[in-house]
Amino acid sequence: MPRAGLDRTTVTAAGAALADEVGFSGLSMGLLAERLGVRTPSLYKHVASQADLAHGIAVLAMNELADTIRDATQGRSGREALVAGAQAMRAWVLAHPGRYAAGNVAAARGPDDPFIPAVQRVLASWTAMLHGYHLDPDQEIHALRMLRSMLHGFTTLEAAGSFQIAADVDVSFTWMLDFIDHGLRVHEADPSRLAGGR
Amino acid sequence: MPRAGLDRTTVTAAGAALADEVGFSGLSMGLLAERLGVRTPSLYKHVASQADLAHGIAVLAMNELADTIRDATQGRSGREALVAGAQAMRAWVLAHPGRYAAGNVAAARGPDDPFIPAVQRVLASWTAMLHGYHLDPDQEIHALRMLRSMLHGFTTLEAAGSFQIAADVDVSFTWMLDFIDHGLRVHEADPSRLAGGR
DNA sequence: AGCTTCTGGGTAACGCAGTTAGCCAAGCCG
DNA sequence: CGGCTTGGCTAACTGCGTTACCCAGAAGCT
Repeated sequence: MPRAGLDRTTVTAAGAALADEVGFSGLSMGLLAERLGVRTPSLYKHVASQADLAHGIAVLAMNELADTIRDATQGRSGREALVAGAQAMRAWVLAHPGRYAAGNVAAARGPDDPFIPAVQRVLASWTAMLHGYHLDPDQEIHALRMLRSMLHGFTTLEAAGSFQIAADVDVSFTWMLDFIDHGLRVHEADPSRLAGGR
Repeated sequence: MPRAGLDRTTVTAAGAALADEVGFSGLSMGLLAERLGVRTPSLYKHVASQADLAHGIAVLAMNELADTIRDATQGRSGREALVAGAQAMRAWVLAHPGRYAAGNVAAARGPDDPFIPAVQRVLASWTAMLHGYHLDPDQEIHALRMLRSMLHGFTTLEAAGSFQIAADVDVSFTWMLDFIDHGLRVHEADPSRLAGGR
């Protein structure tokens, strides 16, 4: 009987694909083994546990997401970069809901965890995009958190099928991006407006 | 041996409390039984399965959240209602992360599912709040989805401990609310601005 | 009060998923 | 060719959700 020739990378990639199909909570060692044409215990030659597998998927997911956003925003700035990056992220999450979920439940397991630079890459892409709006440096972190919250919330809700009303979700998403773009441009024009308004 | 005197309501409430303590994914029938001073199989006299328990917690959670938002926005309008409602929701989610998670993974299991009116109540509270901004009726659904995405995303990320940078999360949250308030007031003043901007 | 019925406990046991231990063949390398 | 490492395998254990079935106590009827 020939060997399947698996290693950590292939197992993790197959796990990510399977999670996208059956949902992150539906991912099981038995199902993954079957998918790879191998018996369940054999997987433990490549990953330490199911939690370890999930962590590997999370790292893979965050790096893929970072690549996706970087590629989309490359060569653009301001509103164009915002829309391109946000739409690219949204499309990626909808195409890969299982691995995105893995990335959300994951937590760093030490200072050398590759999960840390992976999420840093995502945040760095958004930060670079925000630079195009020339915000007050003190406010950039708040804008970043807002953007992250909104994109994470929207894509998560959409992937879960939580937008029930008949109104077009595409329109809502671009409306939201327009809203953000206009607001950020106000800050660009007059950085003290918000602080003074309080 | 005296009876514990449980029923579906008490079991569900205890399950929600336990989920808040150990996390929704850490909730187990055995742990809940122990907490209630009863053997595991006895729980099945009150809930049909663990999935049924989770669903009950989800309904409880959405109703509690709806009450929380309604109470906070009561008697206020515009910016005051927005801030009060959002802060109330945020505080509630941080205090009850387990049951909020239950509410997020839940799905309606039929047209008579009490989960449906529960989430409707939440959405209705936000819709009522948005009415204070006198938006174009066609745009209200987009504003609602944006608000929901943002609040869901922010509170979820915060509860998961995903905001790492030292900057104060409270400040970020109020900054975000200010941002939304200003943007919504622009729409109030000139409802066609966004549509024309595209 | 005594009898019945229903409700809410209990124990025993099953099945499945994750996991570990230990065996053995395939492939590589001297 | 012979030994070592790698990556499969089977067998078996554990823990959890779940079911089947039994029994006591509370409530209600006569």
